[in-house]
Amino acid sequence: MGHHCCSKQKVKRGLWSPEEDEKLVKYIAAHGHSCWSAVPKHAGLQRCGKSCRLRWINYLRPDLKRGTFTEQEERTIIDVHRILGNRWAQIAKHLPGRTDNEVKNFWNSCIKKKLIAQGLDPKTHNLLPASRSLLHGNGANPSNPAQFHFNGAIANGGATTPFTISSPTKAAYDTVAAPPPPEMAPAMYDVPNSAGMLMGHEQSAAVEIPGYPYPDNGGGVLMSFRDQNAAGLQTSMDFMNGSSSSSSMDHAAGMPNGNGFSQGMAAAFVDVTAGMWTTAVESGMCAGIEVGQQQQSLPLPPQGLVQGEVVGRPTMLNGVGAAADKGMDMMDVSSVYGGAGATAFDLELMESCGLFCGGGGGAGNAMEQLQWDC
DNA sequence: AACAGGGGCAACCGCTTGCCG
DNA sequence: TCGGCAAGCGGTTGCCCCTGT
Repeated sequence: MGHHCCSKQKVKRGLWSPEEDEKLVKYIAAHGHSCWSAVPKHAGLQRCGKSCRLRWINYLRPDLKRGTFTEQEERTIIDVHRILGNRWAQIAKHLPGRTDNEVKNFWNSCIKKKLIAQGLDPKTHNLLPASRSLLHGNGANPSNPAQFHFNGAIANGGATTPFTISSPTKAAYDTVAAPPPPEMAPAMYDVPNSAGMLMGHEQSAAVEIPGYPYPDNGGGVLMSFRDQNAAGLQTSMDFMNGSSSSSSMDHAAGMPNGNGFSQGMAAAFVDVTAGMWTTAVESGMCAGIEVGQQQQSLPLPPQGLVQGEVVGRPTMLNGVGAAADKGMDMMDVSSVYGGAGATAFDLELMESCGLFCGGGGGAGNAMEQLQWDC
């Protein structure tokens, strides 16, 4: 079935030959394309006008940029798509030299999968229901050996404040294609304390599980935490970290809440690429996170892990004592996918903060921090 | 070396939109 | 206001190439 515009004539379909390309280019260079339906006739092509137009726009236009998409372009696509949806032509306008078709193909073949791998709905950029249910505990299994509970003295039964970390990892990516067995709950770090602060790190309580390899993409960390202390002060931070320059913080107040979780610590959790764990440890900022005895027996992460994985472990393992002293009352750490998959605390805050939807605030939005390994 | 499967990409299809008489 | 036409646009298809077995 041909186009209605060319049903009257016999037209060629399929791939364009170099000769056809040459004819079209020459014609348009000489005469332009004021009327596409007239182009094939005048150019001596056995094609319909629509096909000529498509060929010109998507392939022959001299201002087209060929080749793979840059990381910057990729980020732009994601950001604009989050706002505009599948309006490829509009998105392409933000990418000089790129066509809507090219953007669309790139989205479908690459970006879409990556977002899914991160538990994000490519259509809405929000969390997928599966991730949501997992993160809210449906998938948690107390018998899971990869799940740990760290209980300390509860100083006061304060409110729980959600805190979320999500890591774009290869394991998470793989999980999409091959859903994990139900006993493998997502990594959940629920740390209710008096200050309503929760914290964690994807490798801090991880057990390597065969079939769920550790990430190899740089171990980006998505992190959000809100601090609700008794005085009503609120501290929020969010990070979508894939590089050392990609953290943002929003502190409405300091942290005089006695919970022992300082900015430096938060940063240390996050900016692993820059080795801030080391910095934080050396400066004493992150001393004192007690995670319980069970963790002492955890296997060390495999050698050669990429940034964002191992860095946090020493402190988490070796930190002495101060958690309970400072209100780190109870920590329920569930590690899923061997801690290599998405690690999260609470999705509601993430969503309320708009972290997945462009509300990251600070210098650049959260999505911009996604790092891809494509 | 041969084959199968998957991914990427170019092109097509059909609906929508805008313009003009 | 309506109808016809062309262009714009997004979804889908199918081919080709690469990779793994």
